[in-house]
Amino acid sequence: MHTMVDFETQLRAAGLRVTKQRLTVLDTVDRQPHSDTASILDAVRRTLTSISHQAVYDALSDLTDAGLLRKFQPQGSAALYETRTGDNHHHLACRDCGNVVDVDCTLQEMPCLTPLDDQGYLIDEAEVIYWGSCPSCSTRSQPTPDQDNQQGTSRGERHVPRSNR
Amino acid sequence: MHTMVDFETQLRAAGLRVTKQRLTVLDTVDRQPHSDTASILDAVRRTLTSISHQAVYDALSDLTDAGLLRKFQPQGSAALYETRTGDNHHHLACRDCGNVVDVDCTLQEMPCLTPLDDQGYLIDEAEVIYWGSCPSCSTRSQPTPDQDNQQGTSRGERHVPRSNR
DNA sequence: CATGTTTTCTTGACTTATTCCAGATAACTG
DNA sequence: CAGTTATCTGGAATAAGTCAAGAAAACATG
Repeated sequence: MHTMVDFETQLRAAGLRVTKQRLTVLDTVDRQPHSDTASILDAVRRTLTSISHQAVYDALSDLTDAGLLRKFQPQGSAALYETRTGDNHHHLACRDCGNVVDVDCTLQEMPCLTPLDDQGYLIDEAEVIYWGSCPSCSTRSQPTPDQDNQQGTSRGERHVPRSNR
Repeated sequence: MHTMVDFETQLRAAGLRVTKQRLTVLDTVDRQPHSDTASILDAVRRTLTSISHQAVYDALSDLTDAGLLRKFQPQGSAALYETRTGDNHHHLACRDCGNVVDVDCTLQEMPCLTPLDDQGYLIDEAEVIYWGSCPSCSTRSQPTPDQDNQQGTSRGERHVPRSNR
């Protein structure tokens, strides 16, 4: 959790001007991590009613470049953003509902950075997405009528389920 | 390396009709792995001059569903395809030129399938992309005038370099 | 090999996500 | 407070991919 003051400090530290648009975008992404641009835009407009979509795109991209946001893009989804940066965590995505949750790195610190053979590449990041079914989707389809819980993982908010074709 | 006969067999095994469009798409992807739809379309048209773009999209998606192709989509790039499937290998992508090469899995067989905490998800795939600089791009920018080799990894063919902003 | 059924392909319009551009506006500097 | 420069607005443009209807090609059958 961050505060607006935090964000202001972060912006200045990054050499970016402090605008209400950027503050609001940061706050929005912080409150609903793994959001795509469209839902961020919607949410931001609840505060800043007449912000342009371009300003949101610009903010997301500037903030991502500055390292205040992290951007990732699962197959078939639009780009998603989160404020949790620099800790090399990964993502777990549901093929059915598109819901995404964070998972810490399987190994320790910055680990997966080392493939068996780096072929001369200078590697600076390992991006990992685990694909599968989230608890609610898997109970729904599996004929195993066991756990009937509707886990809190899926806020069922936006994510358009991607038909796999 | 595959042969056209292989592909015909694979198509039949998958219960798909054997068409020259599909055979050509398979052959094309096999010859130039990690290609995007646009360059596949171009290449296919060198053989099948008047194939529609839709037929290529359909073929790619049907073949991917059937498991004859694998699809992945690095940040900022269009979807890429390859014929190497089912071996859980990963990718190494250059941030500068966009070139992509294969890397075998860091751990052994289907390993990375297990994050520390699966949060109730049923995981079926771990998609890993290593990001960095390919040999040619890193020598060009680094002030380390050491290795002057222009490694064979980058065929410098299509991949539009993604401006990071 | 002739025919029927079903899948696949062609054509062409459409949607969605994102970017480009030019002028207006708001942040920081002094 | 004024000047400079970054940022934002508004609107058009582009790229990747999808939808839909009819034509054509595959496969099964007689």
